[in-house]
Amino acid sequence: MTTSDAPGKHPPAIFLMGPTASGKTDLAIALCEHLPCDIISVDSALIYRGMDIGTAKPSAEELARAPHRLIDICDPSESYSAADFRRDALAEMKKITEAGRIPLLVGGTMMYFKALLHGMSGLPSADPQLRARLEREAAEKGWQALHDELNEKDPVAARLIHPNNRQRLLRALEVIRLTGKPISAFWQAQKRASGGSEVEDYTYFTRWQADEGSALPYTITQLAIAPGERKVLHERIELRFHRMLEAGFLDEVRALMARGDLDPELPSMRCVGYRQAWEYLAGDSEHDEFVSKGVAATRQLAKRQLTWLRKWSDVHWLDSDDKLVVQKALKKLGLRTTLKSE
RNA sequence: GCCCGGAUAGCUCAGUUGGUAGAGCAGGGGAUUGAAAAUCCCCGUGUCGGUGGUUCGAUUCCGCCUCCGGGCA
Repeated sequence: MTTSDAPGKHPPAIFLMGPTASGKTDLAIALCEHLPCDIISVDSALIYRGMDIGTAKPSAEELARAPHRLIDICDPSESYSAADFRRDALAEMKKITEAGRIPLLVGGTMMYFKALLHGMSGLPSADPQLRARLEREAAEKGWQALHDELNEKDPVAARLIHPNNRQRLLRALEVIRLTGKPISAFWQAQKRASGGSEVEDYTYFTRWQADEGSALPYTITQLAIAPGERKVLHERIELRFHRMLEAGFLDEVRALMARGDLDPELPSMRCVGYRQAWEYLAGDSEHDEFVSKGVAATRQLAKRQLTWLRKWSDVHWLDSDDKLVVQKALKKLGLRTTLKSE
């Protein structure tokens, strides 16, 4: 493969990643004012219409200045997936490039960035009916029985999926029933084809996948933004949560509940903040408890995002509190621009 | 002022028939292939409020003190 070895042949694209509340949106909008780029949101919560305050969606005014693609593309009753994202993002990137502009992918959903960067195996899509049936089986026979079944049919996957991880266990069994093939076969299909040994763990798998050049046909520059200290990030998160409350977050959730067709098990209603707000509005927690749980859930999200980012390759790091962050970002992008002196 | 409870991990609390302690939450680390703001895994030494006493040994029993509840005056 030569595609990934010849970056000069590919058009440019920018990734701007970072934990929640790190200042991605502000930086992205500033970059748009200096560069010919168009923003694509990489965020599994911003896709939902009617979920604006709790997701910290850019304001109407911000969106007017810098339009974001892939926000408000789903109803909260719908599900979306990393594969859907990859398809949609590639299509948007193509349009932007054809218009002679640069795609600027901004967000904190690291799984989506990974799917875009490395591609995904040819696995089947989710099958809600099958999942419901598997859940019923688990209720009857116990979850251990399902893991035992996986161990029998796909020992490699069984070794990598903890018995308590019902979500992944269900997915692995779903793939077997849908295709008759073990999910690990998809993971390592290419590896076997090239005469390699078995997949030992996810990390190894990720490595070969990147090596195979299923990479994006773009020359990517990757930026990550976060405060230098965790404590500062925590403060920003708490402050922002209180601002959301002042901005009417609970009214937003009340309106969603009032529709009557949503439930707390939906991916949209499991989003950070919404889950805790639903619990409170349903009368299952006190207001103080709701606030502290919501803030804590946001901190935990940020921690998981940082876990992805810490091991991410080829990232240029920026500090959220750096006054010159825009200039530094532009410099790292290797693009000389005329900056208005301030 | 008196009586009764409390005082143990950042928080809420359990416990030790006297041999210096453990859960949940929070926090930290990690994993991550169609739900990913999801899901899951790993990580718990803290003058057991202070101070005297009994004891080989006290966080545990006793006295006094401090603070916080509640009650009686």
